[in-house]
Amino acid sequence: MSCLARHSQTLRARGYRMTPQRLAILEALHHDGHLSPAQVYQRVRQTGVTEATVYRTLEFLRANGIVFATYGCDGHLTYELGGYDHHHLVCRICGTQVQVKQEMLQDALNRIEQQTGYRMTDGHLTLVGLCPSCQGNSQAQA
Amino acid sequence: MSCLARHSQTLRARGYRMTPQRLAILEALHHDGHLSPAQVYQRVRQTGVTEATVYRTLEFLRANGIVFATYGCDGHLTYELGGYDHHHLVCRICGTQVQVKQEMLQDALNRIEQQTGYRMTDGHLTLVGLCPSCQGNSQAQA
DNA sequence: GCTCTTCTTGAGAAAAATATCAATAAAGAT
DNA sequence: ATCTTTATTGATATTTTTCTCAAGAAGAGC
Ligand SMILES: [Mn+2]
Ligand SMILES: [Mn+2]
Ligand SMILES: [Zn+2]
Ligand SMILES: [Zn+2]
Repeated sequence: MSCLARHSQTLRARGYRMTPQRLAILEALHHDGHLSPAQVYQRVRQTGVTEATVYRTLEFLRANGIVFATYGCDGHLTYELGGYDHHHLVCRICGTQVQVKQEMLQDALNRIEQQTGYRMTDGHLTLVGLCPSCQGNSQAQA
Repeated sequence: MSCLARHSQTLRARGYRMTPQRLAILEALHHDGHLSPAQVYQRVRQTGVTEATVYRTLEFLRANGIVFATYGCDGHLTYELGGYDHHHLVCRICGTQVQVKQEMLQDALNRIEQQTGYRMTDGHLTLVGLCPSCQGNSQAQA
């Protein structure tokens, strides 16, 4: 079954619907990866989707576990389709990002699950640190 | 040396200044812990500090490592004074938070440092998961 | 003291994000 | 098919956050 068909099923099982607007937004994310709400709107406005609907839909899809939200460089949200395990490591100063493989965190997340009772299966965490080129920056030390 | 005196020194060493506005905002955070920008403004407006200045100053203090920023589940920022090592684990559905001790992540962060070259000394990461009471929620499964 | 430079702020404009509400569309029941 | 209920959207209003810019304040150098 295709990715989008599966998402439709997921929504319907919860009493929600896969609408043309939601489909257009999912396809934009499928095609282009990490996008801000404004960038999503640019790609779907031709289909008549409203700006407010873009915000609403992205939040809706995020709360339903279908898309992931990441706070990027500038402190703004970006969205991407879920489905593969990776995490983000973003520099506190300049915002440069690298990906972190799931294996790197697996043991720690298991321990956290045991101790807190939370389930850490969502993936796609956003970690903050200092990238190599910003470590000499005067703002690096608190 | 007091906490605030040390922060003043830190800023001055970088060519910045400890102003009455910054002091008022730091004192609000010192007194009340995790606060949103709006909550900070409520506590300092009597001193004449502008709303725009609150946003500016919080971002300034964050970039200088003096305060920490946490994204809650509602996607809104909250700020708190830095200085002790802990992380946040927030539920994707309901936003309930628990703290995670530094030890739980130490090994993983060391590995990430080695592999990426990033420095993970900032502490105060925000992890996302599903709290026990939301694990039965229909929105829990993607 | 004065001059020069940089930092900082408030005021206001602008942009981004959210909330309200009535109209529409879909699904379910009879 | 008709009726009923709920979900969804666009339009609009509102709130939140960011930006611009000129004025004011602090520090460095003289
Ligand atoms: Mn990602
Ligand atoms: Mn904290
Ligand atoms: Zn950097
Ligand atoms: Zn929860």
